[in-house]
Amino acid sequence: MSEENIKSPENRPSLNFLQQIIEEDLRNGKNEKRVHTRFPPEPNGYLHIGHAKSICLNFGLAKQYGGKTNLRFDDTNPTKEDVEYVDSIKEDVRWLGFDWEDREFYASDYFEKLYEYAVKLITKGKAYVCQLSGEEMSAHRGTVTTPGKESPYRNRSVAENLDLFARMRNGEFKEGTHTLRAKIDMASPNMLMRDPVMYRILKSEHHRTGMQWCIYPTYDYAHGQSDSIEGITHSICTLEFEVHRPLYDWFIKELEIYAPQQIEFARLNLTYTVMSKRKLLQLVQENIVNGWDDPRMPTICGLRRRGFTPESIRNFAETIGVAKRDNVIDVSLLEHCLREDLNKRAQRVMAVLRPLKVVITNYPENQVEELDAVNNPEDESMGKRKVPFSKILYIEQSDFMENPPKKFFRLAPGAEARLRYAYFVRCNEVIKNEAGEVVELHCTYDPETRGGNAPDGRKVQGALHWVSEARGIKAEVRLLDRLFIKENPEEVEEGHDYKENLNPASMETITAWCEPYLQDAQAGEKFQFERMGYFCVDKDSTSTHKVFNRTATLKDSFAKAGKA
RNA sequence: UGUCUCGUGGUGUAACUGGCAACACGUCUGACUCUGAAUCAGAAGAGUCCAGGUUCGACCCCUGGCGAGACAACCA
Repeated sequence: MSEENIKSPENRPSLNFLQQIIEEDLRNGKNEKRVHTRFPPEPNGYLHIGHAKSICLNFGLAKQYGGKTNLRFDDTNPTKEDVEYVDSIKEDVRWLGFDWEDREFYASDYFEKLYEYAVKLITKGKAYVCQLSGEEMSAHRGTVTTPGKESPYRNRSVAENLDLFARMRNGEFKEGTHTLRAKIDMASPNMLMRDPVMYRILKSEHHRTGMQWCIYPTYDYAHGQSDSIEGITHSICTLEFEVHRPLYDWFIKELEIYAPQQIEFARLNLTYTVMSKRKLLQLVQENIVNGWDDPRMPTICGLRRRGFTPESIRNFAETIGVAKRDNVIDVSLLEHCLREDLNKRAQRVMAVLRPLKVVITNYPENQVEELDAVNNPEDESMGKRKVPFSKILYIEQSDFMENPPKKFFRLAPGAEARLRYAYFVRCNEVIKNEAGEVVELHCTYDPETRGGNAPDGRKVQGALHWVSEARGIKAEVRLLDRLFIKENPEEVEEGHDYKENLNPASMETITAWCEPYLQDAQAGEKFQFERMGYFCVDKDSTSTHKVFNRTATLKDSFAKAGKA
């Protein structure tokens, strides 16, 4: 971000509310002036662009103020978690460019400590073992407008609670029969304070602790204490945890341990996509997309496969800012960040997506010549490459019009246009099939214009990309588009489903002609197909069959103007 | 009829903590151009949810409305 653009008198960038809180804390000498954050995913799914915002926030804030960031897996529910997810999460965070060094932690690392804390609360008379069933407990909880009723087990003696809790741990009881609950206030206007469950019995294997435990702490009980144990100063989370904060603070206070501060921010929403884990999972399970890393998915791995760069995503996170109000960011901003990055770095190349055959009638039959093409006009150091030119070549179907409108700078009957880096060509004849569709153009080239300029100073407006049939290669290209047709896919009428808003054309697969340079492109490599957009080599590619994903189109003010 | 949080151009985010609203994206012009891209120059677009109040002065403070979101898993 260019500081010099900021016009404030002090030339000082404005701070978001998180930075303001941190700076205030730093001024007041809170936490020995430390800043220590954490990114705490539950390993039960893949990370998405919304997590990227949180990751950038947590690591970014710590970095800005000379602090550290922990990666902590919030693995308190063994029934939903798996190592597959912890691996993917680590890969994604690393790919985004962040380093948690040796601070890879797990809530499960603290199970013993958490148990001790629980015993302490029981001893203080602040927790009790409850034998209400799920339905009963729910009934006792009351509603949002009416107070709850106390559990009949609420006033057991400390000794009895201690005994029962130990027996819960020993596996003497069945799942669902006993819970450990915090004794707070069944009449609290905050539902979360109505004696929340701290431990439940779950006889399933944990991906790290195996069968060592059969009681597991809930999020509310584990999270704050984990933060405390790790010495987290600012525990940043999304808005839906706002109502949890009093409970977070309550545990810390009753336990008399180090108190981190929970601060909530508004989660990211993007137009034309869904972000909830549940819906994303559904898209995968119902084969609406081809896995978590389908390039149409808003997951980090999906974006990566689509061709997004970590830099573009980090810059996006920076650009959108943070606040506490609900927001919906336009995907076009994400795309803008992508283009901004790739424009500077991507190798240019020519590829014809919808080929129209062109025969240069006055060009020698078997001749192939090599022409110089610039690899990246934004970066001279990237040099030049040779592009083969021959008698038969392909141009984009949309670069020819039989009856062109006034300002059509491309090819038309009798018109002259430039083939980029090659020659001026004039269209003399239009060949059609029985259906009357244009299938081939016969053109003549002007040998004097080699390289793309006319010695007589003659001008042509545009430059068309092209690929020569000789030496050109065919490749599969996946034209990716937004997954949904509605800005807000979740906005549906009664009885309807967000899946009805799926974009049927979110992926079109075509065969394109590419210049031979692309022959050796490796999976993950990114290119700009001149005039067409940014494309990335997909992992489905083989040495003989290249597959490209369209990451984003280029801006097209001609198309926008409504052309013909 | 509960509690908490939020409400600034189309979309986001700011406004030095009270001094008549800025930046980015998007949109629209024009220049340049061998990518109708990029780049460059410029324009339009909000008077800050509403109504009162305090004040010389309010997007910032107070009161009352209205609207939006979150909360009633032994999920996180």
